[in-house]
Amino acid sequence: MTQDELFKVLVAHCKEYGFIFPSSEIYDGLAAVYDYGQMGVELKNNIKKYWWGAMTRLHENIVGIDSCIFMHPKIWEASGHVGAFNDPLIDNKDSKKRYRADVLIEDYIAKLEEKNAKEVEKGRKKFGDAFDEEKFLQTNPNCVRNSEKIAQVRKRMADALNANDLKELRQIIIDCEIACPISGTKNWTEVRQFNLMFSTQLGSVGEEANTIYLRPETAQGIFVNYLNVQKTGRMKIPFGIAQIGKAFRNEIVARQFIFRMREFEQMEMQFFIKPGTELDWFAQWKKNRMAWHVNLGMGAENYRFHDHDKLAHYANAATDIEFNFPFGFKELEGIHSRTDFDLGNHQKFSGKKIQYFDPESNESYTPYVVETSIGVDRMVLAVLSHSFKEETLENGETRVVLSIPAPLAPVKAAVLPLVKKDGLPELAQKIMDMLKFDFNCQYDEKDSIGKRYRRQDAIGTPFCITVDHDSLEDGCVTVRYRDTMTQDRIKIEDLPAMIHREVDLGVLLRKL
RNA sequence: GCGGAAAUAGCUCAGUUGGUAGAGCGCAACCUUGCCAAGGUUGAGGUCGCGAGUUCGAGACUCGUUUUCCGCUCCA
Repeated sequence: MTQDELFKVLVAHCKEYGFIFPSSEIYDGLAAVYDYGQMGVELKNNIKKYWWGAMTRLHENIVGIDSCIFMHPKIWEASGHVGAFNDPLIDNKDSKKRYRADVLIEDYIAKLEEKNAKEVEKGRKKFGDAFDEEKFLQTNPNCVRNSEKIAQVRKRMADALNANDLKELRQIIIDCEIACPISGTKNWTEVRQFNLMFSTQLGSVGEEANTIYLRPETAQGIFVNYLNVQKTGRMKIPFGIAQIGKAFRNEIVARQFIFRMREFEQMEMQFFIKPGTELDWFAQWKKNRMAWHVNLGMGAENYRFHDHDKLAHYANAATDIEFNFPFGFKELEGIHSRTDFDLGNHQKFSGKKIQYFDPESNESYTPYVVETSIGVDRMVLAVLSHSFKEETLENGETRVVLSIPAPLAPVKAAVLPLVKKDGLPELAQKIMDMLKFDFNCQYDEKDSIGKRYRRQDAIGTPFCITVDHDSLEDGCVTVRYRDTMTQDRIKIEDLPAMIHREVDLGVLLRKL
């Protein structure tokens, strides 16, 4: 089976066994929105608990918050999202290709600059050591013409972007006779704006001032609460604030199942540090976050760093932790050195002083930030796609198993009476009553024992506890393991300790 | 958003040149069995994605539309 087919089978499996459903399915669905079912929500919650524990419990200097999706609209101006999230797009009618209008113009400017560079190169050869580049650029007629054109187009574009004048942007493309790199024609559509932030109205409808956005990232909720947490928690730098929550992005194309959704969940931690130490902390958090992933036992070879060459508007260093998904290595988590971009801008836009007085150095400064940001849904997909296996057994039969790391498994144990009579269901119920306070367990007495084992394999239950006739006599049960399909005979009273050892999140955290 | 393909039971699919909607698996109840997807009996479940049109008659033909998949495009 190819990776492509495997992915399709996995998507079907997720629906069939109650992990992930397409949203609003009885109304034909809603594109790129998915709901978590009875199994999926357990897996997702366990992932969040693992992250929350690793962040807030293992680090005395990291605390959590839960900020709202609605925030003051100015926040998105300060964060740069109002600018950066509004891409002007234009299509070439012949090649059917879509471009960002500003990128097309930038490319045009780059070509002019390249021409000038060639002229300079020629001049350098001609004049040798006596060559003065600055003077050459100012006197060579070709260069002067190009430089003037560059300056003029730059200014027009900057003005158009500032004024959000889409017609002018198109006019620049036409005036510069920019052609589509694919079709070579200048047959362009209108420039349209694609706002990546969802907006809605707060209060009475119709007034522009009441437009608010659904947050496109959870990080800003942390930045605007920096002073609250630092003061009330008496936090000393370096310290971190962690948050798990929903974010919304109106992606042009949202595809690949839950990998890119319009509504998704993030686990973000902003670590506030002294300026100048950011690259050390950046390296530290790269190491720390990779260890968190590898600790799950899904294979270190399935992760890799991908350092960014092109940095976002706020970052001075950035890397992705990529996971080996069925569709290739793709971003799972981002680690960014955000400098003082966010706190600095909030200071500017809000007029509130956001400074930290460092008692050690007796100086005040705006803290720098190193961020770790992971998509919960991508993490769910990573776990599911890595765990999903179709095995061929020795007897030639196949089984579908989700070998989910036991601490993340939705159901920890299934309690199964071998037969539905002779008092076995009653004893099984007693075992359920003993375990249910600590573990999510399932009771199942329907169908043959083999079939019940397979059903539990399909949802990734690590342990099946089978009650047989001997159990009534010796107080022992058969424990059947998901991954090896082997069995052990275990005393009923030893079950909780045995399960704890394998599935407890604390056990996982202790290994970090 | 563009191009291509697809949509029939929970799942996988069949359905002849247009003529009363089917199978296997699954699901539910009962009987039988008892450690890796057993057998039997009975039953539930579909206005064939949706909306028009052609026709005496449409699951099938035409148009529109929605959703999904593939390829572009976009991706802090």
